[in-house]
Amino acid sequence: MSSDIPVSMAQRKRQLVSDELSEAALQLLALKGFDAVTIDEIAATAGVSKRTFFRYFASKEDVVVQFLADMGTGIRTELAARPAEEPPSVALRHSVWVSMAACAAPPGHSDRALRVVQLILRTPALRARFLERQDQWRGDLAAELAQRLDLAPDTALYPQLAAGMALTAFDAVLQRWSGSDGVEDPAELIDRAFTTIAPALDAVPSESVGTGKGGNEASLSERRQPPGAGSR
Amino acid sequence: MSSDIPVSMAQRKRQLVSDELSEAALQLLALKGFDAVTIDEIAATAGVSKRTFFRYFASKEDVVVQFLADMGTGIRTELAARPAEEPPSVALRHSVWVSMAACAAPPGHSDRALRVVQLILRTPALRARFLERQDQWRGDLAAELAQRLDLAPDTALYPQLAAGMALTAFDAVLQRWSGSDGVEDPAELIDRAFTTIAPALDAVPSESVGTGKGGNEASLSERRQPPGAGSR
DNA sequence: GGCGTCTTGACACCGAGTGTCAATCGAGGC
DNA sequence: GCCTCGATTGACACTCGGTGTCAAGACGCC
Repeated sequence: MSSDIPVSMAQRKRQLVSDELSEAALQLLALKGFDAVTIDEIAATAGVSKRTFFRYFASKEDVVVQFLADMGTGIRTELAARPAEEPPSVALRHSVWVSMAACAAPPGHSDRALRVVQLILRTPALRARFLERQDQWRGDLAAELAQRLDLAPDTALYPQLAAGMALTAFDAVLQRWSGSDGVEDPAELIDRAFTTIAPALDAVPSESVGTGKGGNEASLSERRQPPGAGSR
Repeated sequence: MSSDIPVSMAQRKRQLVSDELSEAALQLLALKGFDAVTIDEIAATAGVSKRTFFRYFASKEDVVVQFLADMGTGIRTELAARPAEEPPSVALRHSVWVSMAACAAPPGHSDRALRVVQLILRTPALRARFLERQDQWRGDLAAELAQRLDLAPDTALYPQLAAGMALTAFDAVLQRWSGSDGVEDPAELIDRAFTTIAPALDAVPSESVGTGKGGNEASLSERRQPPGAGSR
């Protein structure tokens, strides 16, 4: 559940404690439910003190959400690696797909990922923290997109929208995947989702960083007095 | 900061306490920062006990987020009221626009809304709760869309995607609006945002509730082995 | 005036999260 | 081998968010 070989021997122990902690947490949380497990319990199971728990994880939710946290930076770096000529829809779909596969695939039991995702999605507190993370990802992705397309990050709406749409797709796929107990194929789901949102992703506005603003307002700005508004 | 006339006289007092509470909370939170204010403090300022605070609001974040909470149901009911022939992009844009205007407009000081939004967006804990609310809105909106388009709510990706895109647009607009200190015109921002996402919103899939599934997969499902994946 | 309902404050309680400090352990330097 | 320095840890105390409980007061009804 970790990653690379820690170079030093001293901090291998650290890695070990961390693993022990998440192992215990995941076990207990999945078994007894989120609220029914105290941090003292998790720490005791892992053989450390409560105080030590907080030296490794910022909160009870963090232990679980951590598992998917790398995916955010994964998507971004993957996007940065895509060729510049690639249309956003393709680059984004690929980035999401690769990161998701990298998370769900790693050697051995891929159903561990499924279990974690299901736990997150059906536990309000965990889902909330997950949304928080996603929100950060969105900002990162938007920045990356802005740079990629040479748009002013704070002037153009497009990067935020595109990042949001990509993550919306990601979220919908995740939900469907977890809801089907992993039966449905993530690859196909991602494809379908991105096929839907692609028309919007590839309609990149012309407002570049140089020119102040494009002329794409065929809009129909209502006249401040909506038809049947009224109440509340 | 409330809405209609409470029919009974007995519960007018209740409304009063609620107002007093949110008033005190908003004042203090905006002044001293979210973490620097305790609930005891808020309650004391409002002249009630801490226990009473929790009889009116579920959490410290709730007092603030409550202000935007009605917007969710507002968007949904507004959407339900739109004519069925209207394409999703138009119906959604309108629903979002009306609800947003209803929130930011109400008689008198509209900058109160601005202040609240800014507080929420720049306070992580508040933003988190706000995202949580939005997540609920998304589910509601998706359900409404599925019904509206006669799609199977759990089979089709489209409703979730469309709802997500609409809220993404909403969020981007909110962010820009608050970032510009209310200078930018929400109506115009919404128009621009929805102009971008409209192509995706109006590409409604053909998979109706009756027919099992449409034939719209021109997709290009990668072959399980992405180009340059490998590490994290 | 008596009675049921609703609201409140006081109190005790739990758990998350943090600051502090002394003890411990491992890695060199001598 | 010993000593010292730094990192890690456990124990303790503390704050604060949030909840359950209960007795007391306010209000409406008969």
